[in-house]
Amino acid sequence: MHKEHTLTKNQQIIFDLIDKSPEPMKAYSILFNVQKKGIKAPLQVYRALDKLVEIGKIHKIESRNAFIACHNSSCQMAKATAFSICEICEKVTEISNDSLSKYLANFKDKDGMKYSKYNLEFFGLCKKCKVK
Amino acid sequence: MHKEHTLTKNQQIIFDLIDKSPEPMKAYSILFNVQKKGIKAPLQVYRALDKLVEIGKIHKIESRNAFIACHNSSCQMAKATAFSICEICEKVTEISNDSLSKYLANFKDKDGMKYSKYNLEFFGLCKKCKVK
DNA sequence: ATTAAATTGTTATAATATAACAAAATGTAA
DNA sequence: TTACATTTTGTTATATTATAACAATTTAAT
Repeated sequence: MHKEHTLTKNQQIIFDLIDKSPEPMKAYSILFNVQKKGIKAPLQVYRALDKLVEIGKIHKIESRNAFIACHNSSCQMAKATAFSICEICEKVTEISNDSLSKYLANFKDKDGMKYSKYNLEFFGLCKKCKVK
Repeated sequence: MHKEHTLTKNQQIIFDLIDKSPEPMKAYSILFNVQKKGIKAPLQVYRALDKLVEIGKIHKIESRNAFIACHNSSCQMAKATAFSICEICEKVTEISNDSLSKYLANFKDKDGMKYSKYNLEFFGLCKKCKVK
């Protein structure tokens, strides 16, 4: 269950922008888009992004240095994330699949060690791009 | 099966350095370390890194912007990679686990889509750091 | 030997991210 | 409701990561 966080002004502005975006957004693209709202410096963006990631409202797509809103209530506090990424159009979709998340959450390495957190990125062609 | 690639001079210098390193190396740390061997510019490093990643001799740890040598003959051409990362000491280990790699290679999303490639990063505490 | 392809060297610059510190807003407890 | 601590903000400067563009050299395949 998510603890509800009240977002601050900057966090809300930046979350709203990312949440509306159909694709992952990069930090400086976010900055450009919120300058008219008074957010002028990279650090203001990065601080909001850090917090939003921390509380699980957005995720960072590590291979792309870009951010998307979380639409998966089961990825508690960003501790278990999985995405599919189209290598042509760069469309990113968050995967929510019980079998996958259970498998990974319970995965033990050869020393019997379990992990508190994971991030998985699948790459391939999305439906649209496969057809072309 | 890996096609054997003959590394070029710069590629060999940079691969040897990464291969000897007990921890992932960052691009500018690599640059600093190979300057005495005549590699002077970032681009020379990045070009070698790109090629080494492409042929599967090294992997990029995306969440750390760092590179480690591959010690896993089964991760054909860097198409299927999994790592454990200690959040305290930053030790990174490549995971080679048949069950895991089979599970992920065969994973289909809800549209029945399979992926040609994946990268998985597990986070937690390594044995040493857990004890402390 | 000729030539195409890959690699290298080099300068400049783009893109991503953080340090440091002061000011303002917010939360909490008497 | 004031005092105090904490968090958030604003701001300037700078660090870190990565690529563009183009000429020169080396390598591989005829």
